[in-house]
Amino acid sequence: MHRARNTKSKRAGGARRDARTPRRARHDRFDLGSLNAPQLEAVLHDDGPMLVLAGAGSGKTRVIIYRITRLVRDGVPPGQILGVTFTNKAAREMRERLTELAGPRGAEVHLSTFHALGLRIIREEREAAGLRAGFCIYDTGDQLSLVRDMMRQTRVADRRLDPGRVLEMILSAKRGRLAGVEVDHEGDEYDVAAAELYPRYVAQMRAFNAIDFDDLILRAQDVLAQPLVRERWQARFSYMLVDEYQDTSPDQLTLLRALAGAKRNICVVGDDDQSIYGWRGAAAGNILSFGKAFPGTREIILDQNYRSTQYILQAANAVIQNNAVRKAKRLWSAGGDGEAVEVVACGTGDDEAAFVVDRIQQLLYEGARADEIAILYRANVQSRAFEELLALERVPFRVVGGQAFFERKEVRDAIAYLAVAQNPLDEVALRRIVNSPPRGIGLTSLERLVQHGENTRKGLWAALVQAGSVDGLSVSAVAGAAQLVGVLAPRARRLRAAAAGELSRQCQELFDQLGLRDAILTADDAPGISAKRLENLDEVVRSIEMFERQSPAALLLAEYLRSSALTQLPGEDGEDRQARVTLMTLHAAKGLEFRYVFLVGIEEDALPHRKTLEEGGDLAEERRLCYVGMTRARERLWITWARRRLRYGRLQERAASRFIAELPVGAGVTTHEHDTSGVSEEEQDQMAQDFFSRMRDRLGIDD
DNA sequence: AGGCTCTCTCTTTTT
DNA sequence: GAGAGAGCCT
Repeated sequence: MHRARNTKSKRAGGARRDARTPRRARHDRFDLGSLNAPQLEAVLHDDGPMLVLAGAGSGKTRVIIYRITRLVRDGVPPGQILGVTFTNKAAREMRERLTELAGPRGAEVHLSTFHALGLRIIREEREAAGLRAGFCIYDTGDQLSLVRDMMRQTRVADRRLDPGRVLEMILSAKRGRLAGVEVDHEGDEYDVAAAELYPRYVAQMRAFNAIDFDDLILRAQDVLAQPLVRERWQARFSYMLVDEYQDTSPDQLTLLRALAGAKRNICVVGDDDQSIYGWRGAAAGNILSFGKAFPGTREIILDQNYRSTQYILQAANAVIQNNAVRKAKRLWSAGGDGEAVEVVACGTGDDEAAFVVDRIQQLLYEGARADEIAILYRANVQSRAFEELLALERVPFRVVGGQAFFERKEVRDAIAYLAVAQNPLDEVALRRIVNSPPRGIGLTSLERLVQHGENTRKGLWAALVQAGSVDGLSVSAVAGAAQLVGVLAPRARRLRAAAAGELSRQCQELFDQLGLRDAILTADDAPGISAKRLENLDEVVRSIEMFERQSPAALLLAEYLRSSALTQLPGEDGEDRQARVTLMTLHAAKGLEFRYVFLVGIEEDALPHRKTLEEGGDLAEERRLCYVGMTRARERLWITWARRRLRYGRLQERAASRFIAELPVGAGVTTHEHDTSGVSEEEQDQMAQDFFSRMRDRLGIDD
C-alpha cells in the first residue's frame, strides 16, 4: 500500500482524490470489478435478510444502487423492487444515480421515503385505514396549532405550558398505542394536561378527517395487519432495501417486517455509529438486533473508507470506540496518513472565529474552493460569530438549516385555503384562514363559531355558513363569514373536481378573488419583503402547475395537498452556482463530505450538550455526533474550542469537550493554542500540554 | 384588535 | 443578548 506524502503539493492531493473516489465519478458504469470484497458480497447476495454495516465513507449508497441494478440485470422486474429512505433528498439522489447506472429501467424501481410509502398504502386502503375521502395530513405546525387551540378551549392548561411539550407527550402515547397518558406524578401539570388532551386530540383528528406524520406509519401498519391486505402488498415487492437503517423507529421496523413477509428479501444498510436521531424516536437497537428480528441474517461489514485520510480516521475511531454498545468495526483506508488533525484551544469565542476564518482565507488563497470547506457545530446559535466574521471578510458562505422555511405565512395561508376547499372538515386550516386576510372575525367571534360548530356537531364550516343564526356574533363577523363562504363554497367543488391543466389556473383565480395579493400589498411590510411574499405566493401556483404536469388526473387537489405536506416546498436559493463555505449543524452534515472541516465550539455543555447531561440523555449519541462530524472531512480536520465564551450575555468559563480528551494526541493529532490576549507562545504550548496530561490523568488514558 | 412591554428560555429536525 | 410568547393596555 503506498503512502501518499503528507505535506506536498495540491496537485498530488488532487490526483489522489480522483483515484480513490470512484463512487463520485460522473458516469458510474456498472462494473463489479470496481467493488471491494464485502461490497461485492452485498451486491451479489441473493435471497434472505441481509444487514450491511456501512461505515462512514464506505460506499454505502453505491452498494445499494449496484445491488438494485444487479437484481434488475438478473431479471427481477424493477417494479418489484422497493427502496426506502428517510428523506426526499436521499430518495431523489438515489433515483438519479440509479437511472444513471441501470438505465431507464431504473426509473421503474419504487424509491420512496417511509412516510410516502405509508401514504401510498393508506391511500390505496383508505377505508380499511378508517379514513374518509379527501383526508388531509397535518404537519408539525398544524399539530401545534391544534394543541394550542385545545389548550385554550379546555382551560385545562391555560397557564404557561409549552404546547410543544404537551404535543410530544400526546404523540409518544399515540406511538405506544396507549389508551391514555398516565399521570405519573399527581401534581405534574404536563401529565395532567396531556392526559386530558390526548383523547381529545385523537377525536379532533378523526373529526377533521386528518392524520399526522406518525399515523402514516401507524395506520399503514394497522392496514397490513389484515391478512388479505398484507398478502396483496407482500406480493407487490419481492426485494426491499432500506437506507440509513440506524434511523428507523420500532414502528417502521414493524412495517418493514409486514411487507417483507415470508420471503424476507430485505436488505438494510446503516451504521450504528451514525445513529444521531434517537431523540426523535429512532431506535439504534434496531440495527443492533436486526439479526434477532430476522433470524439467519447475513451480516456484512463495510469498513474500508474511501473518503478520509488515515489520521482523520484514526482520530475518529479513537473517539467512537469509547462507546460501549456498538457493532465492532474500525474504519481503515488505503490512502495516506495525510495532515495531522489539529486541536485548537482558543482564548475566547472571538479568537476561535478569527482562527477559523483566518485559516479559511489561507485555504482559499492556496486555491481551495469555498464549497470544499465546512464549519460544523452542535447548535444553530453557534453559527453567529462565524457568520459575522465571514461577512466582514467577504468570504462567501451559506448557512444551512435554521428555520426560515417554516414561517412563510403567505404560503401556509394559501395552502390552507386549498385544504379547506378540499376538506371543509379541516378545522386547523379553517381557523388559520378565517380571518386572514382580516374579515372582522376576531378571537371571540371565532370561539363562538367553534362552539356552535361543536354544539350542532356539524363543525366550524357549517357554523360559518349559517353565521347569521349564531348567537353573539358581531355584525362585522357575520358579514365576514358570509364573504368567506360566498367566495370559497362555489369554488370548492370545482377545485376538487379540477383535472390537470385547470387546477393551477383555478387556484390562481381563487387567490385573486380572496384578495391574497392585495392583502400582501396592503400590509405595511418593507417593499422588499412584500415583493418576496408575492413571489412566494406565485411559487405556490407554480408548484401546483408542476404537480399537474407529472400526475395522473384523478383527485388532483387532494393528492397535491398530501404531497406538499410530505415535501418541503423548494427553498429560495435552490440553484446557486457560487461556491460558498458551508455552515451547518452536525446533524445536517450527516451524509455529506468536505475536503476541509472545522468542528467548532467543541466544549463541555455544547458538544455533550448540557441538556443531554442534565436530563440523563444519551452521552453515546453525543459522541456519535462528534464522530459523524469528524468523518465528514476528507483531507483536513480542525477541532476548536474556547476557554472563555460570551453566552447568554455573560462571559463564561468553558472546558474542552471530554471527546477532545479521547483523541490520540501525538499520533496524527496535534494541539495548539490560539489566544490573542497576550500570552507568550511557550506559555500557550505549556498550557496545552498540561491540559492534555490532566485530561488523560483524569480519564486514565496512557500517553 | 392590535401594539407594547415584560418575562422566560436558551438542542438537534425530517416527514 | 435576543427572540418568542403571554399578558396588559389603549
